[in-house]
Amino acid sequence: MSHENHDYPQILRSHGYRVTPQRLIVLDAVCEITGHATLADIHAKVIELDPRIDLSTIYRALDVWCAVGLLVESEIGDEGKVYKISGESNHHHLVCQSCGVVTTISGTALDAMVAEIHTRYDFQINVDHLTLQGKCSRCQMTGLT
Amino acid sequence: MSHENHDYPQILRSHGYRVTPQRLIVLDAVCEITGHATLADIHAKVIELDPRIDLSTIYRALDVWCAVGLLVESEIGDEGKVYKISGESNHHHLVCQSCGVVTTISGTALDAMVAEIHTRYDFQINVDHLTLQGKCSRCQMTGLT
DNA sequence: TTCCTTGTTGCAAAAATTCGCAGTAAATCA
DNA sequence: TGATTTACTGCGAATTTTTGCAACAAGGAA
Repeated sequence: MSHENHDYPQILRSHGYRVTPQRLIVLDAVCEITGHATLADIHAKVIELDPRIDLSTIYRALDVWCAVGLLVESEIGDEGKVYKISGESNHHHLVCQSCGVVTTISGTALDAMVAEIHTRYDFQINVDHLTLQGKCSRCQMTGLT
Repeated sequence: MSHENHDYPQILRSHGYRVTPQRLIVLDAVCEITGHATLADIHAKVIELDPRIDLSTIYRALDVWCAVGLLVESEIGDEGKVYKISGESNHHHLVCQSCGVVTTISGTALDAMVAEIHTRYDFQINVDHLTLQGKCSRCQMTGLT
């Protein structure tokens, strides 16, 4: 995992946040969960590492890590919001609004779009783990709206 | 508004849903609100039209309208989820993750991307009212992560 | 119409998420 | 180091969102 490559305390400080054991534990918890971590996953893992950490603290810590860009939050279909390490296993999801099927596409599939938005609007899209809604090939044929 | 152009009861039925006054009132409420409608907006308007409609019914009705594709839900920065009529005032949002500023871009700006995904994955993205996270030009220069 | 079947509603209760605040502990400076 | 400042935590409570269920009503058949 990319957990080893950064100076997490420094990242927090550079954004004006303080470095606290609770925040580091929450980050550790997400790192130890492979794939997408739900809040329940994270909570369970955090409790394991330190049972005194409150649920509200977990919510706040996740917000902080998302704010500094180290975690990304996304909403894939069913199980609510999920979190993962930013930049890890770069990919996106196509979620069918009719049948709910989730297709994973490569992280570079949207590079051209990102480049164009950057050229036209001077805006750097964070494409890390984007979720796009739409219709899969099968549901397009059924003709439902 | 595009409210007049469709046979809403038929849309519901074709998806296996029943047509109920509550659902129509919720749709009316969203239509009467210009721009993005928050849940509070919608609730207030629905209560005005029929005070006996329960909040949970509003949540469920919004889900139904999103499921049939008549409403779209999105999360722009601050005020939680917002709803709007699908296809109306086609545009997207670029939300800066550092400073929160929201830039609105034209609905056709992403056409090339949509076309490519369709070609490569046979997936028809619903680009109606997409929200992309990233960094605005000013925050790119500050160099914060 | 009237009678069924079964999806929907309103209500109340549960679950999830956010908020306020006093105590605690990072970070800075002497 | 030790003192000071102020952000952060844990806790309780408020708020928001979801869920279970009995009564109700929409849609189809007779």
